[in-house]
Amino acid sequence: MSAVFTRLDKSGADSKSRRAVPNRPSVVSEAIKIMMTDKGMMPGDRLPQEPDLIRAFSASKGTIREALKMLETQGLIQTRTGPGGGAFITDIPTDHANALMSNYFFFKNLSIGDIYEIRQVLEPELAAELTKHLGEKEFAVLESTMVAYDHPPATIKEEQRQRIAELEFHERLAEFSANPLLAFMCGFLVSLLKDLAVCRRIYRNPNPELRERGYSYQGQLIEAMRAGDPEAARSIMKAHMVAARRLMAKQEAIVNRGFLSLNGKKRGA
Amino acid sequence: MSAVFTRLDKSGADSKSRRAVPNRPSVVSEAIKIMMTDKGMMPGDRLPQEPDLIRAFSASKGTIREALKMLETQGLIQTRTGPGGGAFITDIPTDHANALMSNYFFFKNLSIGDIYEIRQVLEPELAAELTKHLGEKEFAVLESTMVAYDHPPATIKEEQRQRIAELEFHERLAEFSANPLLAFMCGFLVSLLKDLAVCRRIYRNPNPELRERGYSYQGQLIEAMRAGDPEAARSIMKAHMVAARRLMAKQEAIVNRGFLSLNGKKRGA
DNA sequence: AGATATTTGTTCGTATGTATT
DNA sequence: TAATACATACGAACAAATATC
Repeated sequence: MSAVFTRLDKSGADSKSRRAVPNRPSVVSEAIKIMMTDKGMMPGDRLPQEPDLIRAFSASKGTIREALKMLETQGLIQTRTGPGGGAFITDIPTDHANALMSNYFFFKNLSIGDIYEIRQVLEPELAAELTKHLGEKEFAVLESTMVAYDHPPATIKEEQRQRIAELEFHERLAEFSANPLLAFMCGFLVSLLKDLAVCRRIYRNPNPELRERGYSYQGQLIEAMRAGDPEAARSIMKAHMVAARRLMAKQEAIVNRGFLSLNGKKRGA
Repeated sequence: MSAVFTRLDKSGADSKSRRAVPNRPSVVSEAIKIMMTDKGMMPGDRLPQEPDLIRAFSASKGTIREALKMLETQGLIQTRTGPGGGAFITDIPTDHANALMSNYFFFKNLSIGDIYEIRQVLEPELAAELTKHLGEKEFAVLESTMVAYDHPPATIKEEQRQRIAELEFHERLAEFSANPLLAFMCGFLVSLLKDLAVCRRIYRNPNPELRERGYSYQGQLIEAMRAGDPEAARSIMKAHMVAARRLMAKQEAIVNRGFLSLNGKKRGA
């Protein structure tokens, strides 16, 4: 109960930062983090209630609330009202992390080319890694995703849906990875492209080649993974990415023209 | 002035999320984001002052402050007191984004192997990309970083410093990238390793081979980049990563045993 | 150097909303 | 339905920081 109150930051040697002393809510939220780690708290566990935190940190309700809001914004807790309610530790939802990262790139003017430069090396690695531990259950999920675009689209609307489904195939792949870093990074890149597909003008002109070749590559990929051949999976995915990159090359749109909402859906456009 | 108040989320189809209606601060902070994008505001621009926001959103001071705290936590604004003060839009600092991402992996049990699996494909790509646009100025920065470990360490303390400096070489490389995604991802991986070097027990046992071979590889890398040979740079970096991965293989420590502080330095250990 | 005005930061008291029992 | 336990929101007052004169 005493180590909790230890001030940790003070932002020792800050040359350019204007704030020498972090404000109270920041200090409290960092102290709560330490409390969480020191007590070895896990997702699902409940933090002390507001009145207790007020007493524990000798801070007002407003300050505690701001501190909790910081933690909530970081995705570390979620709060519920009512009896038995309070602030609960959460495993940060991937959507939330994607939104936070997307904000980071807001002023950075990402291009489609930037995204594919990385996909071109990460996705093949992902494919090789998955080959080691994917089973029939996962292949079934992947194949059920593919039925959405196993035929030419009848309408513009359907083409749009197919593009999204194609991206969801890669989303699934990422989720299956045993490497959390690889899972997040591949998933994040797809989320950027998905956002483009949903909100922006890109993908507006029909591109039958993209669908057809994508479907074919993905089929070959599953084959190779079923056969347990990581190097084949790697090179098929590589070819898939190279082809997609080329077909997207004209679309040199700038990504990310709006901030992503942390709690829920993106803004329509 | 009216579109600003539009509610955007409502979290439409949420099956598992308990909260049907986002609370007021969340709504206000999202509305402020929309205001920022609609007005085309840029880093350095100032948001309306608290009293104005209170009027604009018909919310209490506490609510507005919580909303601003959310934006601040996301790294989107920084506030200053005093005349001419207020909330200023910021280009999210990389440290801040690193800390947010580090939190995401807190419950994910990252291993050293996970980190190197990705470095092994991203760093070579980075090396090839840099070759296209790096000049003498950048080479000078890199070489000045290398002097810290151009000789065997005399003390444990110096070895520690050398390890950090070696990582900073890669941090520089990442910063130089013209691809913001590549820059962030490579930088983030290094920040994870750096955190290990500073806070955790890893890197505890001397490893002269790691330094010696690292120094040699980095020298060759600069040569290749100077010569404008991207494929040579790529393969040298690849070899560098493969070697480092192997030398780190025993250190199967789990990364990230503490949350990172958003405003300043990490917690000592 | 000191006084002052401006703007955010913090606190308290109270009232309201919401989910469980 | 009512009671209870908890978060959520409001408003007024006061404190602290900082730029300017």
